[in-house]
Amino acid sequence: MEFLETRITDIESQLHQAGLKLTPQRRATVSTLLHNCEKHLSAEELFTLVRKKETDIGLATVYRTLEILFELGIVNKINFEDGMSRYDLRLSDQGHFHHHLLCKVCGKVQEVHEDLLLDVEEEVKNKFGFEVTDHRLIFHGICADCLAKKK
Amino acid sequence: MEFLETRITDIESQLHQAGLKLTPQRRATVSTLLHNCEKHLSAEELFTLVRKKETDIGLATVYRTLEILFELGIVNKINFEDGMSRYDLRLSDQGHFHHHLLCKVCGKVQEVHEDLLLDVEEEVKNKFGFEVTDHRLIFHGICADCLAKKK
DNA sequence: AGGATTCTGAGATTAATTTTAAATAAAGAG
DNA sequence: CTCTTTATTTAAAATTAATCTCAGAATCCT
Ligand SMILES: [Zn+2]
Ligand SMILES: [Zn+2]
Ligand SMILES: [Zn+2]
Ligand SMILES: [Zn+2]
Repeated sequence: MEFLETRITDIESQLHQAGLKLTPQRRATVSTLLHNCEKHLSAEELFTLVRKKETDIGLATVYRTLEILFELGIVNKINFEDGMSRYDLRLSDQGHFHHHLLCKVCGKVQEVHEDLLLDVEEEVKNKFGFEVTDHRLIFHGICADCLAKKK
Repeated sequence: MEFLETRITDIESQLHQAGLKLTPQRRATVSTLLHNCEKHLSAEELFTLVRKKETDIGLATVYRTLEILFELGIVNKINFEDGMSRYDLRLSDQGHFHHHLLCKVCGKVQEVHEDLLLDVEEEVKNKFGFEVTDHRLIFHGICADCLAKKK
């Protein structure tokens, strides 16, 4: 769990550069997010988790913290069309957003970290003159587990 | 404007197959959507447009109609992370969702109708055993117009 | 006509998110 | 170490998109 602290210190300096502080509440929020980075938590879900460690925090603060982290490009805000935004840490070395596989049978969300879109972005640039800086890609379908069960 | 009527008749029979009716309110909603198919209207925006033609319609009906059309696969529901769902007609011959280019300078949304992801889906199938049935792809970046102005 | 079914508008309701206002904590200057 | 400023917090209120309720209207079937 060494690198988690490193990551938090990292985020702290990003906040400082923007004239913001890493308060205990924000630290708890970021830490909880780091410990659950593959879960795509909603603000409320994150809130209940954070509360277990840092009881002195309100839901609005979690929302505000997430908004700040989003503005700074530290977290991603994803919408799986289930009625609320979900949050996801952007890996520091990744320029691009990772992709998601959303199983319509069991609801599981799987991550794809390979950037599969470089060719496609090249094509978009050539055909439309559009300069891509980021992307959102969600595949809907049936995951390996559910396919296996089906048979 | 010939083909629009054809399309509406088309949709009417799809509704009938599902035991539903194309009421005047639904007709007005569909028609307005057809006339603004490239605009990615929200439910409220669509409602105010529909109201100009068919004054006897409520917001709930527009929401209900959009939900039905979505269930039948006639419209797409897209989330551009601006706080509400936007709706989009699915072209009858397209199995897959089309893609969008979202300019972060002027906010314009451009459509890409080529399916650029066939190879990528193949890779997802091979690597993860995930069977893709549909996808959502949004490119964020700067459109050709805004790039030109910048210089 | 009469009865079942589907639809509708208006307003009430829900749930996610944002804002407000007053209190608190931290940072900087002298 | 005070005074001052600025950033942050909480809890409650407000906002907003979306859904639900329900009594009345339209449509369909016989
Ligand atoms: Zn599954
Ligand atoms: Zn993710
Ligand atoms: Zn579109
Ligand atoms: Zn632009």
